[in-house]
Amino acid sequence: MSLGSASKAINAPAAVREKTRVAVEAAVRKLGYIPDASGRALASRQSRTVGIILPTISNVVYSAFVHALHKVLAGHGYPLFVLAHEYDADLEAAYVRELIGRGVDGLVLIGTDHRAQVHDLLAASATPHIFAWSIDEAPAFNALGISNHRAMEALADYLISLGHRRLSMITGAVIGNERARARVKGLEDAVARHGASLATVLEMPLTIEGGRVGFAEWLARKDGATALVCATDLQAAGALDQARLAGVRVPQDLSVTGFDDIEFAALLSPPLTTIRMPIDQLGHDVGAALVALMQGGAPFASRELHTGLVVRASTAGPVSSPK
Amino acid sequence: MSLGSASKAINAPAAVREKTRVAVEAAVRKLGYIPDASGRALASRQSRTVGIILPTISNVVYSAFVHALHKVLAGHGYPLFVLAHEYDADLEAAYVRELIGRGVDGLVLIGTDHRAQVHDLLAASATPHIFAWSIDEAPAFNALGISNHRAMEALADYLISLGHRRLSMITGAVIGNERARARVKGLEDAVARHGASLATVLEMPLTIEGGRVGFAEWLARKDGATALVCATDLQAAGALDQARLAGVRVPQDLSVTGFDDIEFAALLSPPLTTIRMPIDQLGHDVGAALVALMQGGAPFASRELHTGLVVRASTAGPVSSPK
DNA sequence: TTGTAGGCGTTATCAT
DNA sequence: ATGATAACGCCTACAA
Repeated sequence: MSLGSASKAINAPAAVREKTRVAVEAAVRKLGYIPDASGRALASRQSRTVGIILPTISNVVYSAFVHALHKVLAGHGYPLFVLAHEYDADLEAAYVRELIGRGVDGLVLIGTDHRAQVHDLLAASATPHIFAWSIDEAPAFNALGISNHRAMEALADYLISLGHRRLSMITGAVIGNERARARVKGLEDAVARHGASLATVLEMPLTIEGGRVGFAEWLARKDGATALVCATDLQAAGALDQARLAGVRVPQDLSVTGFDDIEFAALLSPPLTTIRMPIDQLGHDVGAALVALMQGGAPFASRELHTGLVVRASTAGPVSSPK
Repeated sequence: MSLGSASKAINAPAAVREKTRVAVEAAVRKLGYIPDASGRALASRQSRTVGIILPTISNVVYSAFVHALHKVLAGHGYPLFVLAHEYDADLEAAYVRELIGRGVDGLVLIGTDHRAQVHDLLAASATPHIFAWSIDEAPAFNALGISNHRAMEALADYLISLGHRRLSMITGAVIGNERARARVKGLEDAVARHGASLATVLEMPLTIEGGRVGFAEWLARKDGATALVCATDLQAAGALDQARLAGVRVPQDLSVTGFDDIEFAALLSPPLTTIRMPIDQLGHDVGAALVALMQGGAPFASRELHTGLVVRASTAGPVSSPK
């Protein structure tokens, strides 16, 4: 029996006589043969693989997304390779290169703000790809996500409707991150629209610790704000903890909000008022859209998914001004 | 100029004349050339890549580990490909196959309990690999982690020293998971040693929701336990939340414990008594050991890392028996 | 249905 | 220091 027949027996068992198929299967088992993906990819020009490049794997909101995405992709026989660049735009570009060089059939990127080189690489290689998460500053095609701007406006509207007139914010670094930018902008716009004021905007790491440090710094400024808006639930969790340590009562002395509605948001004390990211739906839709693209579908018009305001106990009307 | 020279200019810039190097660099930039990893892997027999296969990406304790591991591997120029099998042993084996087929230079697996096929694959391909997390039921070589058994004994000793005589446990599925097994066994052994008793052991998913359901079921049994030991912080978080809903006061009516000491453990209410996993150290050590292996080092004797008991407010002596 | 042969993009060997 | 050439393992025509 020839090499070619063996190849066929493995990849198209139907196009081969039962006898040779069985023979090949036996040999495979006996020899512990594992097809070499490199040879296969080289010859067939495809890898049956999709990659996703995350800002970080340490924020559960991203790992929850990977989880949801994984489910639909695995159903189509695509293993999902995960890479994290830790908010380093150059590293992200390097990873895009790496993955394209590896011949991934599809690629998922988070957000819409990437190095120009990333777009060049994607275009030159014609790799099917999706920009997931955000439609702020989105290209006309292949972006699937929420409007961070609108979501934050809705949150601000709510706080202002409670009677807050002076707000402050802890955000993440805005360069290279349109989500952070749009959240700040949404808050600014809502505040301006209502004639309220934005006292302080602090840039901190998008982590629990970042929220802790941000809260401490905000407190030291005594800026008179009665509500503290955080760019993520992680930061809000840190801020809440630091508030407790500092003796600032939430929500009596200060309202605190997050963004994402991670599972832990409801378990904090007090439970966190936040914006719900439709993570499962996003994972599902991105997976489906990517599969369509990989099967030769045309680029799709950028599509918006909707968020919701989740009111819990970390917000209330202002009564006394905080320390 | 020949193809061979171009290859050298890219991979060993020092072994080539400055002039040709510059020429190649210019051409690379001009053409937007990306080396094809398949061809490269095929010819060189190595991929400069390492893979890690996780039980799940949804438990922060694993993503924190990936984060730590990533840091040391990236420093050596190895991108880390992450796969998650969601506690499906067959899928894990398939992924091992997949990664070996892809020619990863190194592989990290979680825990020591894997399909026999996994060990065969690893041996046949001579892929450098490490079993991270646990030394329970560990092979003599290449395992690096904690003793779940001893850690749980220490926790149980502590609870019993508080005066608890009747304990119950929520664990994860124990088949295919030596960590869950060792944690149950550690509790059983400590209880037996002190002449205390283990009222109920419930197998639940290793998630927040699993903890919620487990708590509800435990409560319905009215088994008289005064302390509820959970196999992970995630389960404990769910149990705590469900206790609050059910009006069971922690720690007055019931002590609750976790395992892992994830960042959120300190932010729950009440803050969780738990076992600290030395995640950063584990990530660092596993990374260093794997690099050594990939550079041709000999297999290393399995090594134990140490855990610590973290006492917070979710535990206290038994006063009244719970509802 | 099966065998044969060429080539995928890269590196490695060996002369030059 | 460079150029030619033979692999690497697999797939895919195409011929038998």
